[in-house]
Amino acid sequence: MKTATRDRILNCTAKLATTPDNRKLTIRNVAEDAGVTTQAVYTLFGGKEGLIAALFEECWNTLTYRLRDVPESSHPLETLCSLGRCYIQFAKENPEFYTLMIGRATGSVTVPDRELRHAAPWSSITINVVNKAIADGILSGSPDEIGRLLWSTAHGYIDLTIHGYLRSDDERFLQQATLALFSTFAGPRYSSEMLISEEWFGS
Amino acid sequence: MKTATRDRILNCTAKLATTPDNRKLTIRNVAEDAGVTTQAVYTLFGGKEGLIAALFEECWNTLTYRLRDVPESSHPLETLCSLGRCYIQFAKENPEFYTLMIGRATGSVTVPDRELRHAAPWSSITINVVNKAIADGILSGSPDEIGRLLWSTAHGYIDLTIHGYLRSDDERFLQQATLALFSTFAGPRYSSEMLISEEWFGS
DNA sequence: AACATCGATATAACATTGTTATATTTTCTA
DNA sequence: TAGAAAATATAACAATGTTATATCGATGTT
Repeated sequence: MKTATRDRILNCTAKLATTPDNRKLTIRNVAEDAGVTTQAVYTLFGGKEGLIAALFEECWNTLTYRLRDVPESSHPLETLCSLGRCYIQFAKENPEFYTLMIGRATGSVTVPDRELRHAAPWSSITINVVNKAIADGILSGSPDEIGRLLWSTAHGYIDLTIHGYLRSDDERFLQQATLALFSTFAGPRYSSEMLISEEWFGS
Repeated sequence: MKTATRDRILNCTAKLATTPDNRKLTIRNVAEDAGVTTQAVYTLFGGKEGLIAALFEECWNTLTYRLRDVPESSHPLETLCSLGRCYIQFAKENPEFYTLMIGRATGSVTVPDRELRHAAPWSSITINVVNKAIADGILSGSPDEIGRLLWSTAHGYIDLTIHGYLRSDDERFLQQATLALFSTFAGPRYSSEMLISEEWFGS
């Protein structure tokens, strides 16, 4: 398998996927931009569905790499805020990618269920930190539940913003939702440390 | 304009839009199911984009009608919970419609920005109740901000569930997020009344 | 009542797109 | 090096959104 042309095709796919007019994302356009014929897409990706699935995987991998680079603070809640900021920044910088990652569809192509596994690292990164917060007595409750609540809160804000239902200027109100969740799941050693939390949300 | 055939075409479009395989939503299939030729779609809707935009509008109108039917409780927070339950029920019963309403796209068709106005009634219904809660001293803060936070929290949960990232069985954890927001924006007359709030989330 | 006009309809064709078939070339392996 | 497997080039096919053109039908006017 020639990974060079494979990468080139994938890059051109990503470029066309971020075009304002998503109808430009055709196999012929991808092939032309990559300097190959349409057949290459079939031998290397198995068709358009495989091509989009490969893009889907690469998007989740890119996000995962970025999250792994987020420095871990000594305070788990600060780490959670940093991860959230990284997640939101990625989503807002790459709205088409993010829509593909969550909606699992672009144009008339749907990403198969089995590709969902590429989103697992993101979940585990978050839940690991939540576990740490629980172990420290800062939070208490089901780590799975807390992690999912944080995720769905962030996603709801991002998705409504991307699609024009919320103004994108005020991210501050998402901080309030996060703090509300933190205090709802507060553990015995929670309260005092939240005084400095405001700066965790800065860029 | 013949509204009879127009409605028939729109109904067939809705039927095909809720098909597991969204690639079945073609003008030829719609026309065949409605017993007309493809030309009818062009004279009555202006093409596929107009057809999808009409479906988009009808979806938001249907949700708005349902929300208007939600009985108003004497307690604004109970009314908010009822509205939220109605919203979530509609979204889960009609995931394809809901995805169209928020994502504003199906297949390779994108709903134009101007159609966003059809979502306005939903927002105003919610914000009116939030305003009432603020007037009663039960909540305090910006009604716009509170309303959007409640919306984005519900949407995040719904959207991740629809796309397979969250299990759909536990709605209870969304209640926790809602209560967390309520208590974060609590007004002077808030605390005592929350004791009965658990039952507000029942079906 | 005859006629004109405008919207709706039927038929057919066109351009684009995903896909497949087939033959040829390149690349890898034993 | 020789054979096999993978990749490529060329061409064609099927489905789909769209448009062109002519016909039909209702409606209002004289």
